[in-house]
Formats: sequence, C-alpha cells, structure tokens
Amino acid sequence: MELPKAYNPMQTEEKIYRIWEKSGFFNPDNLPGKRRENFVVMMPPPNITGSLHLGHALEAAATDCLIRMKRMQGYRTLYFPGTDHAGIATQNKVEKELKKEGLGRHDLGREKFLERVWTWREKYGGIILEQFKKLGTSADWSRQRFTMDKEYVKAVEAAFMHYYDKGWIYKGERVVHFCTRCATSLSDLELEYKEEQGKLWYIKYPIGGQRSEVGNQYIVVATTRPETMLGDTAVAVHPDDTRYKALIGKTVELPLAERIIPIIADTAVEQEFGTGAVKVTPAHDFIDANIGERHELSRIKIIGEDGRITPEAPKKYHGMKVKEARETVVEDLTVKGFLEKTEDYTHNVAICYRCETPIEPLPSPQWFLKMKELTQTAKRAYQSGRVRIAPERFRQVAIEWLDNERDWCISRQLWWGHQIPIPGEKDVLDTWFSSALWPFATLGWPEKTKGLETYYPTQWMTCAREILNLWIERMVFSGLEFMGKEPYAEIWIHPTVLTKEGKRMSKSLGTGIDPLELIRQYGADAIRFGLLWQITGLQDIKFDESALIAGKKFLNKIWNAARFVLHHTEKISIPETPPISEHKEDQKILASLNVHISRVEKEIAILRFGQALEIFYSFFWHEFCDEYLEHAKQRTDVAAKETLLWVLTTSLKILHPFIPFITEELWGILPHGNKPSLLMVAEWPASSNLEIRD
RNA sequence: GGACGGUUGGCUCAGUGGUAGAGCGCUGCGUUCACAUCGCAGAGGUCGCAGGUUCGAUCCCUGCACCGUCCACCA
Repeated sequence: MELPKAYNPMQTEEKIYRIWEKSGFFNPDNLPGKRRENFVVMMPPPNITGSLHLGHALEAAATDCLIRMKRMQGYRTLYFPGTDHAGIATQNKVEKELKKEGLGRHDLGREKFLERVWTWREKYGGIILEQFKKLGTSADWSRQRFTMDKEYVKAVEAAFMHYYDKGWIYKGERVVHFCTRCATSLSDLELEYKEEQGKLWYIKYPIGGQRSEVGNQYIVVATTRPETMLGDTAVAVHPDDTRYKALIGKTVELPLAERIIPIIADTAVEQEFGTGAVKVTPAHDFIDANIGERHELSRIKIIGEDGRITPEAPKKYHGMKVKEARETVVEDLTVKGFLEKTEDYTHNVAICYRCETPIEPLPSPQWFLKMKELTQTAKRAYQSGRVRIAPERFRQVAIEWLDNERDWCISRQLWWGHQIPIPGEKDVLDTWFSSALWPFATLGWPEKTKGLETYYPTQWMTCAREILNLWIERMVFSGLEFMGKEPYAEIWIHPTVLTKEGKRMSKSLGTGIDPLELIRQYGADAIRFGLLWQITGLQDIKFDESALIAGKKFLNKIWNAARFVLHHTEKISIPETPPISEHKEDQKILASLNVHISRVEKEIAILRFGQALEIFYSFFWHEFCDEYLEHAKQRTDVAAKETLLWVLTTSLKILHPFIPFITEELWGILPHGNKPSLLMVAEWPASSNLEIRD
C-alpha cells in the first residue's frame, strides 16, 4: 500500500472514530478477554449551555489517556459521560434568548418557560458531547446520562427524602446571598467579587437620648452601606476598646428611623477599622447576623427580594431601590447633621456569578441540609487515605473547607431544576445537590441495578480546582451516606489552563482559545499531544501553541517511520514475540524500548503525562529513527526487519493512549500475521515481564 | 485577610548536592534512496535577589521581591 508522504489527520480521525464506535469497545460489557478489575471514571458532566473549552479538552485528554492505557492493560474500563442541567446557567441562557423576542420568563409562565428550556436542551444539550468525540474520547455513549433524566430525578428525590426523614433537612429563615435580578438565593460559591470605588460614610448616632436632633454626645459609626441603617438593631464595639468601654450597655437613637438601640460588645468588631464602632444590621449582613444571634437582636428586613425597601423601614423610603435609598438616606443625614464625614473607599462587592448584579444579603425562607455529620465523614475519608487527592497539597484545602462549612442552603428560587419533593414547594434544588449524586445516580440508584453493583465505586476522577469544594467534597459524603462507600479512590485536581501570558482564560475577556479551531488546524492527536505534553507537575499551564506544532511534527515523524518500515520489511509479518538477534544494535534498541515502556508507566502512575510523553518521544525520534532506522538501512537480514516491526508496533501501543487516531490508523495498515483486532483493545506490552538487557 | 504554587536560554517548560536540558523560535550547511512537518552543525543561560548550611548550592534552610491561582470577605 502506498501511503502519502505526509500524515493528514482530516482523512483519518473521523473514519477511525466511526470504527471505534462501531466496535462497541467503549462499552466495558463488550470488551474482549477476561477482565477482573475495574477502571471506572465518571466524566464531570459539562453544562448543557457549554461548548468545549481548553479545560474540558485537558480533562478529556488526560482521562482518556488513562482509560485507554488501562483498557489495553486488561481492565474493565468505563468512561461514563453525561451532562448537567446547570440550573441558573441554563435558565439565564434561555432568558437571554427570550429577551431577543422581547419576552421575559414571567410572560410565558412557569410551564411554558420550562418547555422552552427543554427545547433548548434538545437542541444544544448534546453538542458539547459531540465535541468530546472529536478529541477521540472513548466514553461509553450508550450509557450517557443527563441530571434531569427521569431516573435521575428519582434519585434526587430519594436523596432529599432520605435526609428529610433523618431530620437533616429543615426550613429556616436565614440571611442568604440573594440576587434580586435572578430572584434567587445563591450559595457562597456562586458569587463573584468586583472591586468598587465606594465611599465610607461616618454617621453620628446620638447617645442615650430621645432626641431627633444631634446633641453633644454621640458615637460615630463608619459604613459603606448607609441605607441599611434603617434596619440597624444595635451598635457594636470591641469589648476591650478603651474608647468605648464606658458606653457598653447604654443606648443610642438611630437617626432617621428614630429607634432606640443598644450599644453592645462583640469580639467580631475590629478596633482598627473606621471608628471602631459599627452599626449592626442583622438582616442584611452576614457578620451582623452572627452578632445578632449572639446578642438576641431583632432582625428588621428593610430590603426585600425585589431589591426595594420594605414597609419595615420608615414610610419615606418604601419602594425605593437600594441605590436610590442610599442617596436619599445620605441626603437626609446631611441635612439633619448626622453625617460627620465621607471618605473614598475601595472595596469588593459581591455580585451574582451569572448576571453580575450586586448581591443583597437578606433573610429569606430557605431549605437547609445539616452538614456537620456529613462533612465529618468526608473528612475521615480524606484523612484515612481511602480517598486520595492529587496533588497531595489539596487535601488540606479540602479538609479545611469540610471543617468550616455551615449548613448547606439547598433551595433556589428558580424554575429550571429539580423540584423539592414537598407539596406546595415552588423552589427548586441547588444544582449541586443533584451533581453530588453523580457517581451512583448515573448507575441507577436508588434501584439496586447491575450497573451499580458492577461499577460502583469508581477508581478515579478529575476536576478543575475551583469545584473542589463545590462538587468533589459533596460527592464524597453523598457516596458514603447513600452507598456506604467512597465514590472514587483518587481525585486529581488538574492544572488550570491559562493564557500564554499567565492570565485566566475567559470568554468575556476575549482570552479564550477555541479547541475546535485548534483541532481543525492541527488535528485532535496534536491537541492531545500538546495538552498532555504540558502537564508536567504542580504548575498550571500557560498554554503554548508551539507544543501543538511539536505534536504535529511528531505525528508526521511516526507516519514516515512507519512508511519506511513498511517498505523495508516487505513479506515479513510482525513477530509474535520479541525478536532474538545476534546483532548488538538490535539488542540495544529492544532493551531500550523496554526500559522506556517502564519509565512511561511510572510517570503515568503519578499523572506526569508530560514527562511520560517526553520520554517516549525522545526514544522514538532519536534512538529509533535517528539511530536504529539509519542503521537498519544497511541491513537486509530478517532479524533487522523483525526488530523494526517489533519496535514500531510496540511503540504504537505505548503511544496510543496519547495519540489514538494516528496509531490506530497505522496499526490497521501494518502486516499482522493473523487478522488483528483494533489497537484500542490490543494487549499492552508487559514491561515488567520482559527481560531488560542493557 | 488566609492558603498554595511559580521565578532556569528569545518563548513555554523539564531537571539534578559536583562539566545546565527539551520543545518551539533563531543562524549556517545539506534535498537520490521514510520524513524539508527532515538531517547535520551551531549560537543563546553568572538557574529572581540577599544571607546561611556544605569541601562544593540552580537544587537544602531563612528572609525579601515579583508573578499567579484558590478560598474567605471586613462594616
């Protein structure tokens, strides 16, 4: 067969992927040979709103590399794919789509709106998985799950009821982060922070009196949010603050609201900030809420879910938006002489991670899940090593979060999501409540399915750094709670892909790189090569396209080495066992091959994909091509030909997990004695069983 | 504010207690016999700064500077 001089990924990749899919080998139930041990990995389900970014590509390349290697090593491999309904994210996407038609979700009503979301899901829900296929991901698409599948909904309800019956779920009015635009509460992890040039207002609170004018005695508090003073129920100072010690226990009159409130002592107050005296608004600030609980202060909710001032505040301010209220309050304070001074002040303002609206902390009835016991079981799993975490340093990060996590607010005021299975409840559940069940809900839990029996627990998982707490920890305690077993043996926090300048990749900043564009330009193998090549250890990756060029060149090198070997070994088949040869050069390359296989295995075991690839790249290019191939040109004996074929085919096996397309293509062309199966299920060269001669 | 990571040739990164390496880029030469997406040759680094340990430090320790990430968020 005459091969073209240059490797062309376009002509290969689509064809090869179809052959793989048709083989059925992505499904572990169809794998040839006896398979005793599992290697199961759950794909972190991408949002149905998403399209592939380099983080996904890195995740898929690394996971697929492991899966393919384990598959060849005789494991029962399952790479389980699926997608996440992603409550807020998806709802916002659809709302944006509606907005173009001049409609809001309330115009449609709940039912019609949800129909629209499902339409969206049908249309776009699978696109991202198609993009994973382009990368060569050998996931079992026949098992694909969505977090709103019927069976999955049952699992979510069962989990909720389990906690509910245990008394771990309760409804309470708590101060939560609230996005007034999305009209929903948000978890800590759904916030972003934006630096804002704000002001610090110093306000005089008259001491003791019943006066509505400023007297001689007053205490000054500093605040960035003067409008919340309408809901103040105390002024707090540090108990050790000598300036204010004499005032503790006395009262002040709250300007504008004309309420008498106490001066209390609390260690949460920082003496150095502002005047050392702080207004306490238990309804609209988290720290104040805590202070309020300690001192049994009443909570006056002056900002409503609509972002407007409530009737709890003085009549003048009713119905004002927060910003307007702030301006009016400042004006009134100024006119009445309560404002001492104003300073410029830069601070971070919490904003909604979806729509960037400033967050209002406010008391709202929400559902909570008690966390104490759950987090402690998860903590023990990490401490005992039953769940390993790589790199190891993230274990401490995980444990610290588990130690400090408050009860989990699991309700959201959205339309798109899992209904809380309590009659009359309109809210839906936090997306992460369903994601937390991913490793076993995908396998049919709470039914006792064969899949669950066979494939739970899983062996490995990877995710991005920022969802370690959001997702990973919650899967661990959910797995322990519902299955009695940790959901995976090891979690790898993979490097973050940054721009070459070391900045975060972001669509809005225009610093993102589209992997699909790169695939078109270089081919999927080169992308996988480039990404894996750059995973070298602890560091995040400053994505460098030159690694893709290196990959592309390497692929061409492999292609042409194969062309040469094919020409040079006509009428010879690939030997079944390593050739035995008298020639030193043959012995040397065969021995070196085995050494390099073992080194690759060792690097992969500690997830150093870059070093593994480098090791074999160097062997193949320099030792095999530059030296042995040149030497073999002088040889016509069978031993040389068998050695060429042996080293080449073995190299294809080793390289297949990294660059599956080209290796599979060449495997199909090489002269096998018997009709070969696919390379993806070929037997991994057992380096440990081979004699290493040097 | 808390925690963590990094600082090595033009760029992106490996690496080791004892003459410093790769890929990409660059320079020169070379196209009959796998590959010009190639071959050969080469230039290019006082391994962030300052101390310390050591016979010897790019590597170990301390401090500092700068870059970055995550977490928390302060009125």
